[in-house]
Amino acid sequence: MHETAELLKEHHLKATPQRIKIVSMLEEYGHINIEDLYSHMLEEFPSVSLATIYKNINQMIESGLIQEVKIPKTKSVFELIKEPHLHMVCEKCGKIEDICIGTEKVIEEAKKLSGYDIKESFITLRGVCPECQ
Amino acid sequence: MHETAELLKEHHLKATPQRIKIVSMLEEYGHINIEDLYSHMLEEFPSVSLATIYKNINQMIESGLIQEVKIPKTKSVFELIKEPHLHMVCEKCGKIEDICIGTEKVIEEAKKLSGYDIKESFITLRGVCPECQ
DNA sequence: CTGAAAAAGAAAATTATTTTCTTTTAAGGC
DNA sequence: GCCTTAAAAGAAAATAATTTTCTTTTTCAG
Repeated sequence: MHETAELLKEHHLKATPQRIKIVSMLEEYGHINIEDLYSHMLEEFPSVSLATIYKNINQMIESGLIQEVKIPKTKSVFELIKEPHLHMVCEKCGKIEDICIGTEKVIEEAKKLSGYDIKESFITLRGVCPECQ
Repeated sequence: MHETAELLKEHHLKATPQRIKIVSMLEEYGHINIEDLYSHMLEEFPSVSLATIYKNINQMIESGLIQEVKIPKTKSVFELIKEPHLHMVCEKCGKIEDICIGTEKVIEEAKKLSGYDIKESFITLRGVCPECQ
C-alpha cells in the first residue's frame, strides 16, 4: 500500500484516489493553492469536482494532516503539517520554501514585552531567492 | 480640518466622510475586519454600501495608507501602515496587538541559511494575553 | 461659486466556498 | 473474494465574498 494511503489512514481519512493525489501533490510541491491543486487534479481525474477538493482540504485540516498558510498579497496555500518552520517567499519567482531556524530569541523578547503566554509563531519572510538574484 | 482628512490628502485620496470614518476606526481600533468595519459604518452612514467599503479599502492599500494583515484561522484585518512591528493575537479574547521588537537575529539567520535577500518580515505570535491568563 | 473629476450608492456580475442530494466506492467482516 | 455500510465523489444549487458597472452626488481646485 502507498505510504501516502497510510498517512491518510492514520488521520482517520479513507484513502481515496483523489485524497492520495492531493497528499502526493503536497509532498511533491510542498505548498499549493486551491486553484493549482484543482487544475492538476483535473489532469488525472477529469471529472473531479471543486467541491471534492474543498471538502477534502477541510477534512485534512480538521484531522491535523495539513494546514493553511496565509501569505501577504498572495492566495493561501496548503502544506502538510511537520515540525515548526518559517516560510521564505521569493518576490520574483513566487517560490515558497520552508526553513528551520531558532526563533526563541524573538519569542522570548515578545513574551517579556507583551506579557503574552506565546503558544505558536507564524513567520513569513519575503525577499529574493538565490536563483533570482 | 481633521488631521485624518490631511492624512488622506497626503495619500492623494479625497477626504470624504466615509473615508474619514474608515481611517478614524483604524486609528481607534488598530485592526479591524471588513465585516466589523461595515457594521460600524452603518451606524453613522445608514446607506453606506459594502462596495464603498471595499473600494476604499483597496484604494487605501494601493496608496500605501493601510495594509491587510492575514492571521491564521481568522478573517483578515486592516491596519494603518506605520513602523515595522509584529502581531500578537490572543487566542482567548481574539485581541490583536502590535509590538516592536528587534528581529535582526532571525532575519540574519534566515538569510544565511536560505541565501535569500530578505526585504520584509511578517510575524504573528499566538498565545494568551495577560488579561486572559 | 462653479465645473470637472472622483466618490458614493444601488444593483448586477463575478469569484470563492459550502451545502445538498444522489450515485459510487473503500474497506472491514464474513 | 464477496457483501454491507458508512463515507466519499460528483453535480448542481446555495451562500458568501468581492468586484464591476452605471447613475447620482460630492469634493475641491480655481
